[in-house]
Amino acid sequence: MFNLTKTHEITVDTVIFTIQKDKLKVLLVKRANEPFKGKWTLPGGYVKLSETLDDAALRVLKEKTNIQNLYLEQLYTFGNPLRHPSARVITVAYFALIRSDDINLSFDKNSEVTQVEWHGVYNLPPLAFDHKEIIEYAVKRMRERLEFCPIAYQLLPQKFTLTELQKSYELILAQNLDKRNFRKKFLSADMLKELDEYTKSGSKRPARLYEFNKITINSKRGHFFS
Amino acid sequence: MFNLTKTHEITVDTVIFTIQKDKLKVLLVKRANEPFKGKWTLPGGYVKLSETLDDAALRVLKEKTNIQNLYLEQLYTFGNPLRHPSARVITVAYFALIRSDDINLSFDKNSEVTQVEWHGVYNLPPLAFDHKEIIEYAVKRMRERLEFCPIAYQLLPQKFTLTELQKSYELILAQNLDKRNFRKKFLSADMLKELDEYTKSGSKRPARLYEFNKITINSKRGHFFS
DNA sequence: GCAAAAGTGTTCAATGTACACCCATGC
DNA sequence: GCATGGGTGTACATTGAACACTTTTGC
Repeated sequence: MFNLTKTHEITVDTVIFTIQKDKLKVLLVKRANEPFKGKWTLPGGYVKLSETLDDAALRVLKEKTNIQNLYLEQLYTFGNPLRHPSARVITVAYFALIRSDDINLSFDKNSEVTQVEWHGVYNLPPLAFDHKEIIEYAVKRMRERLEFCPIAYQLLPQKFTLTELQKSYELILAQNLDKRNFRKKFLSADMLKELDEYTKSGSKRPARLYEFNKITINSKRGHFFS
Repeated sequence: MFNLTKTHEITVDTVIFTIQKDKLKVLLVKRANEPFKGKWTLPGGYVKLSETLDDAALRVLKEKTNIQNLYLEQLYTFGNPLRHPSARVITVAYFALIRSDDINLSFDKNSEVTQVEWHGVYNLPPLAFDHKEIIEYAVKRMRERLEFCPIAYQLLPQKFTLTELQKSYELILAQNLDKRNFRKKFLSADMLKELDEYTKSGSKRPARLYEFNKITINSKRGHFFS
């Protein structure tokens, strides 16, 4: 099937959040080519004819940042005809939260990227295209999701303390939470398994470690910290 | 810019709900052409290069069903490579609720449609492509939205009774609600304006009429009937 | 012994839920 | 006068929000 007219192009873009040094961060790559050469953008790329959108998002993320094995949730499709300066590019945006330890950021040779880096969400550099808008939308959606299901578990190691969990909520929601209410809510929600292990004192009193109950991670209904 | 290879095609599909004869219904059109000639599908069509996705959805809906002047909310983008039998077609789905009175369904001559009709959501005919899945997803999303904001107002005339409002909630959620709790919740939510008008007796006791307070329609937070 | 983070309960307000009878009208 | 749908209030349980002190450890 030949197509001799100008056509739509379809890309996927990924908004990957993490927490580093007590800051909420998002992963950006620096463009190697025009348009917007040298500008920061979200990791993204063209969808192949034979792959699903989800697969495209995973592949592109792997090529441009070396991140893999994660759950990407579809966020929104941005299709303003003017969002790309020279072509009609419609992009399906995805988002995810991950732990940034034990990840080695890197990129394939042909990935049109010259740099990969975490940037504070509240302190973004100038971004190409409409990627600032996409990130803001992703932050909004992440907060909404957090009220219903404990997606913050994706940010934490398997075993974590309640203080670490609370900290991740506070950074995402950009507000402080009451320690006693936070713990009461989580402990009564039956989502955590209390372990008989403790942090090996980074000085100060050791804290008890918990794990998420895998079964309840995605099935939990009800509000969390509106 | 010429493109000599097979390409992605981009469509929009719209899932339009209404209530008719105490049933939740969705609008379907019958296809005039292959593939799936003669099958029912959602009203949908190709996105033009110069229009936004939202505009494309509005235009296509107008062409294929004559419905206009409504708010379409983006639902999800479906991009499985096998969802269309002969091409790679990615579709951005939209949904809306409308009142079906005072609408004259019809379609443009070149709209590739031979029929437009409301169908019960729980009693769908065989559908082309993955449109059954899209409708199911739209129903799920509509229910989630209803818990937060009173989108049912789009189904009702400007002036309505509390019983009509409750009925629309019950049909969307597919469950019965307590009359006193329903009324208490809505009246205390400060979303309705109580009018000094009553239904002119379709027999039985006249019912008071209400209007939505325009200001609060989309700003209201909090759960509605989980 | 003191600095630092961990851990712990109660009270009050608001919201959700269950539930049954009287009212106004048309016929 | 009776059948039909309209309209109303209370008691109880659950949830959310505010709030301060004791415990354990490393140094």
